[in-house]
Amino acid sequence: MARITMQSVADRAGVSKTAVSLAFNDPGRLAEGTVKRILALAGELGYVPDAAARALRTSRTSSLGLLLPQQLDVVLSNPYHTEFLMGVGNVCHQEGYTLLLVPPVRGSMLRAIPSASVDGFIVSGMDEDRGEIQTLRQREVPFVLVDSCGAAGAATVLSDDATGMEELVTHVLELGHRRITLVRLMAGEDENYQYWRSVDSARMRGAVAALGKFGMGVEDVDIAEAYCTRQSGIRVFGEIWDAEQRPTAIVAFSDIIALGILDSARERGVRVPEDVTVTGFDDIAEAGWSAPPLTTVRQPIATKGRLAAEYLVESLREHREHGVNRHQLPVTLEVRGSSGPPRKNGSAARNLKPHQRSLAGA
Amino acid sequence: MARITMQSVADRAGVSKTAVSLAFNDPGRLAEGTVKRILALAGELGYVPDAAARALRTSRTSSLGLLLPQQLDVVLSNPYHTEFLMGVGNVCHQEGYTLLLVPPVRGSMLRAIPSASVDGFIVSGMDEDRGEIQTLRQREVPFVLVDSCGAAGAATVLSDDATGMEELVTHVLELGHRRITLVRLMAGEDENYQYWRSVDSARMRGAVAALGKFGMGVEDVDIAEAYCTRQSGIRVFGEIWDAEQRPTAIVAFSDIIALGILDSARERGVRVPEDVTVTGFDDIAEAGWSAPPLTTVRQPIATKGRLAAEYLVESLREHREHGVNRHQLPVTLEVRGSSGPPRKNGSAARNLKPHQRSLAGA
DNA sequence: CTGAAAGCGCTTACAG
DNA sequence: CTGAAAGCGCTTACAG
Repeated sequence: MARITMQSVADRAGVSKTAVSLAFNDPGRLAEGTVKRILALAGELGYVPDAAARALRTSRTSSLGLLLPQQLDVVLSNPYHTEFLMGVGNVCHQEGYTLLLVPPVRGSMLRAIPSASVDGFIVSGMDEDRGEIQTLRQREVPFVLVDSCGAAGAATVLSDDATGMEELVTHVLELGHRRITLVRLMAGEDENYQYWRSVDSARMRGAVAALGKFGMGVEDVDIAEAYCTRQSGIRVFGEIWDAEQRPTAIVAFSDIIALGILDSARERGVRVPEDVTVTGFDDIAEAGWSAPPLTTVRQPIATKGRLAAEYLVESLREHREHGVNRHQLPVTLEVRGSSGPPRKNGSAARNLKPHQRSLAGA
Repeated sequence: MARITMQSVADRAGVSKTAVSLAFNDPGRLAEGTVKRILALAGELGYVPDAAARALRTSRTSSLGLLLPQQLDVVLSNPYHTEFLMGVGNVCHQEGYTLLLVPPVRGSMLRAIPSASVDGFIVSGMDEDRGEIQTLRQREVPFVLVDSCGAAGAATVLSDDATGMEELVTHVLELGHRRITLVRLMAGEDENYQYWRSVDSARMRGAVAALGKFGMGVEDVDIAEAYCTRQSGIRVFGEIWDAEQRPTAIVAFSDIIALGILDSARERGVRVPEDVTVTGFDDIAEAGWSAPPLTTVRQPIATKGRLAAEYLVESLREHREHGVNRHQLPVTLEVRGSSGPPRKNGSAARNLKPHQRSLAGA
């Protein structure tokens, strides 16, 4: 049985293709009876307008693309993204869009990705110098950047990462910790696959600012790196704990990494927070239940998704460039069950320096 | 600046559209220099072949559709689906497909949904009599059914729900419970939005089978209903607990409902399992951490996603109908911290009936 | 109220 | 090794 097209419906109904098209898209312009007859026949034949043809003709697809920095199962293993997706999905539902998930395609990233058939893209965690984004711009495909500080004329949604991390590190320093390991976000193995670079540097900036207030610098802390996965958190704790100098506090740049660190600590019989304090960033749901619960920085993840999608939909509708429009969302410090450094040779309070009072407001 | 098409690249390169197309799709047929020149120019201009046009011409999109029974944020609030998505995403990555998420569109479900531009569909939790599926079949769009017992000639991936529930209810009965409330899956408000009906009835069948072995029937238990959401679990516990006759065991047909029940019980100061035993189904990750951990039936959720996607991809590749091909995955009972009914007037063991030995093998 | 015709941007035999 | 031409299935002025 041949593919059933608009022409076949038209033939059977004894009308033109135009009439069939109109029956679907602008029924008011047809006699009521004609519309009914066509629609009934179409239903009977199981006819549905071909999406590709319609998209080619109208250059509208009714779907939004989400450009992801890693393959889907890796991305989804971080609850951060699930929550983000929920925000995006909420808007998609309201506005009647489907959502195309576009992870990096093996090999032909630059070519394959931006060719997806969507009305616009939400770009997650990628810096603007990536080829995909430049292609998007050249093709004039509307897009909005999330978790990336877009430079020139790109709409952007991100959290105030610097302030969040500054508050958190300040908190850790106030607790008396002076041996601190920062676990930064690893940017991806491949030079073309870099992601979360700007988030990482914003958080780093915040950490350095906090250190500065205590008369410390980046040279006074240890730096480790991990991918944004639980597994990588497990690995990095091993490295940290097997090193010569153990920290009294580990400041992970992401909750999922912190949770991996917690897993590994439990496994090795290291007590948290008695032996070492661990903090995260994001405040994913599990940060509240984990044992022990995680001190972290809360960012409104679903809101981020919602905002990005709304923004994209709006610029699709208005069909105009929004220019440099940056939404920066507020964050809050969530203090949960952290403690000062283990007390050996006198109280931790001894380590506190005088300028610790000049803190950033919460 | 005008949209940049294949023609503009051809003009600039001084070749025909054919050559440009070939450079992308079959470079071997062109002189090496020509290919290089074209590709370089294309890169410079930011040219990317238009996806819609290509799809129309080749009737290939390189994306898979996932037909969802509820709006995206509702779906994703159940970790079951996240895990399922990870399985699907894994295959998408391997095979180079993007994934289009297609929740029900407001209003025009039947028309809008199956028109999405994809090579095939994974259909989650919908029964075959739904209009979308009939349309898929009529249009001869390849699809595979998940969590639904497809009747005639549809590929299907599901778990052995009946056996799982039978084992679980048997376990609950063996513990001595006789006042049991089953919380079935609510099928959706709208007549056209029914979902998880066959999963629900398979689980119900299993429960009835278990009851039968103890000389009981469906009339000997209470039946409640909840949507597959945490919120709905919270609500249903309220109803159950406020009723005249309280059960000693609540058998929820899904973990997410059971977790909601646990939330509500905690809120009301009802102790689990001392005051009431609660069980789930699925074994989502949180079932292992929850307080108390949930006795449940483990089904291989990610595997289900992987299998469904592999299956679809294969039938796309081979371009043939697979006929009635049903994968039924095994399940296992996960016993975690459940207990017998509260002991009043003598030991719970008294309630056990003699035929309790004739249990289904694990 | 309805239809003939052009054209969206590609791919692909086919001819040279 | 390269190009002219047809056509995928729609939508949309335009004409009647």
